Amino acid sequence: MPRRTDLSDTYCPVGRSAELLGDRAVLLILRDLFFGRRRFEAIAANTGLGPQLVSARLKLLEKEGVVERQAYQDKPPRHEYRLTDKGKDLFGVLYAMRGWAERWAYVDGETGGGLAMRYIHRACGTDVGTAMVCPGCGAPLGYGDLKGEPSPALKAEQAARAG
Amino acid sequence: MPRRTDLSDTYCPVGRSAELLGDRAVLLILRDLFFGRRRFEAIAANTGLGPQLVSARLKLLEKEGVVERQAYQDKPPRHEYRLTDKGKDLFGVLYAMRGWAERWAYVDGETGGGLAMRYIHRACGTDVGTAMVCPGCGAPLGYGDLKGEPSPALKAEQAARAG
DNA sequence: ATCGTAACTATGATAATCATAGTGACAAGT
DNA sequence: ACTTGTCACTATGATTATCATAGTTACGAT
Repeated sequence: MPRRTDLSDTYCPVGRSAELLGDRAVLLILRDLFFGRRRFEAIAANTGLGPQLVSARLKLLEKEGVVERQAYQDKPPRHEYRLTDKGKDLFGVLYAMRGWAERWAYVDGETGGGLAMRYIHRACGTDVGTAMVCPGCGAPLGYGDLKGEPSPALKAEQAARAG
Repeated sequence: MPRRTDLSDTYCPVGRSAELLGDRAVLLILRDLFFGRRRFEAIAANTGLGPQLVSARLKLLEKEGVVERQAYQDKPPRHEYRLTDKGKDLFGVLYAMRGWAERWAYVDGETGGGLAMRYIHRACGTDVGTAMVCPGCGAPLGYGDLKGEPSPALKAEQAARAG
């Protein structure tokens, strides 16, 4: 593709993360990293992506500070990829993607009745299901339940784009 | 690009949503839709995407049942695009992307001290910040706080890929 | 009759992706 | 010693998505 426009020059937080996350390969690699896969070949095999794509994305992710490359042996040199704190914090995004897919991307009893992936909160034992709740009152949160207030800078930017 | 491998033949919910969401243009258009923009030109102008890209993605989104096209006048024919329930339910994903970017994608006081985008829960008045909490106990949720349990079908699929 | 607007489609250059094959370093097996 | 195997990639060439720009259709307003 031609040089794509840079999204990082926006004040919009969704635009900023879309620059990195709006990419199939990145999402798939991240998923594997969260699943605990750390080795190049394991990631390539599970995602089905070609080695040069995996290589390019891993380099990008490293540049962005989302993964770090660590040697686990010297002869021959072998390294593994791990999520940094910034990378681990992307969990919420993958979690939300999973939630949406669980609710909409499967037909009837395709998964055998339950969810494709269950998550239990270790601390309290709750099966968190696919819900997103308000940190204040605990009620489910959806589009329309929240009132968004863009910062002045973001508001100005959008007004400028509208011409 | 060459025909990309189809991701919808996986039991992994992240893979299924990555098929649609792993695309910069889709993410940007979705953001605009959530911001209330419904007209073709408004979306093209704000996202900075070319008209044929917007057109192609809107068609895709419609095919996926995420947006619907509705006429708002007849002479000349004009239509607008709206999120369906399936589309509105993607809010959680964009919300999570925003949260991550707010925490990691801005330098010091780039936004003037606060968040680029504040969200208030209409029902209880809470400023939800960028947190994700457990629906059971209300504690913050991050990677490591949850124990994941893949369904048998997903587990089998991953074992097969590992060879 | 011309101008403007909305929602696109057409065209051609550029660049990202895919599949397949190949490389370099080493370890283990025969 | 020689072949086979594993890991982490890089190289190559075909295909196709994306971009920028221009053009189209339908209509309303001046």
